[in-house]
Amino acid sequence: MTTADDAPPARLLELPTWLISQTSVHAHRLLAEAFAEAGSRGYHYRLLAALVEYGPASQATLGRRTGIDRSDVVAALNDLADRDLIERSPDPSDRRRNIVTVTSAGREHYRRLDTGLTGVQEELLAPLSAAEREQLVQMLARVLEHHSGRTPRAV
Amino acid sequence: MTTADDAPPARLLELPTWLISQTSVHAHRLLAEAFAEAGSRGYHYRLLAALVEYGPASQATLGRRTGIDRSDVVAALNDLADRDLIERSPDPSDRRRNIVTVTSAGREHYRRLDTGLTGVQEELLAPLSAAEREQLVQMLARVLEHHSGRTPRAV
DNA sequence: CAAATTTCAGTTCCACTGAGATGG
DNA sequence: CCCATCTCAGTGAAACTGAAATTT
Repeated sequence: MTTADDAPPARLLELPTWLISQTSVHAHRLLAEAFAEAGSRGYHYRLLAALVEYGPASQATLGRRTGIDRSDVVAALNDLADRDLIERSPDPSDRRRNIVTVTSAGREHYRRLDTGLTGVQEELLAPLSAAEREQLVQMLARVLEHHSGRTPRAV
Repeated sequence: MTTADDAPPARLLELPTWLISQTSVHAHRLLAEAFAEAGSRGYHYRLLAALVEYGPASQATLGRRTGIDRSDVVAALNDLADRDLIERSPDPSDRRRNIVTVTSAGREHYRRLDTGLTGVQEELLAPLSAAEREQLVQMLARVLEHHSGRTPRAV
């Protein structure tokens, strides 16, 4: 081998999209490990977070808030319901809707997941100072804001 | 609805992992569109970039350089070979190996993909100034460097 | 023998599409 | 009639696992 066997092409290293997506891969791995310990996945955490923060909501609303597709919301809520972490009940004022409520076991589960999450942030951004982390967050938030005059897939 | 129907939980908005992964989702969409116009996917671009930059290499080396799993390297190279963008030939000095070479059609295809990619960077980071983009790139590079005392899945 | 390479078959997570049934 | 909601079935990219065959 004339060159390091594991050095990525220089072209990739200068591309923001590559850096972001590779960082996201690392984040996903750390997240998956943390969630797996509690027997959950990203979708479960996102849905619980939306429920804990905003209270009961319809499935369509949950999908819009979490950026999860309507189809995937159904499947993830099925998982959560099987474990009694959420409950579905019909909306009396609009019979198309299910009103989804987080149970107290669900709240507890959410707190466990959230604690793990906090640790993952620290682990991922270890080499950055507090000021830098703040800058990073601000910049990414602006980028997302810019691309979400309309939300991701809620076009 | 008591609250905006599409506002993500505040907890998510302050998590770096969420911001990174959502930004990555946007990047992926833009990338997929740009690549699809040339009938390719991310794996194809990465492999071509490694070949153009470093010259012929074995499949295992390509996998390490691009961060693509050995299994997926096989499949993606099959695609590229079907379109005559790369060629495989046995390594005379180590008969376990295939030496992969990019064809001139492959180089041309790479240049087309790369041009599209440049446009995507601009589109994704539109709201950031040049100085900010530089900062972002530097910070993410440091994060990746930190987590790659060993490369992603090449543990 | 152990280790590396290529390949195949299969899994998981995440994002998404299409269509049907019900109801507003 | 049109639109929203929930559900089911399925697709596809990306990362990954396990195991077999060959060679070093």
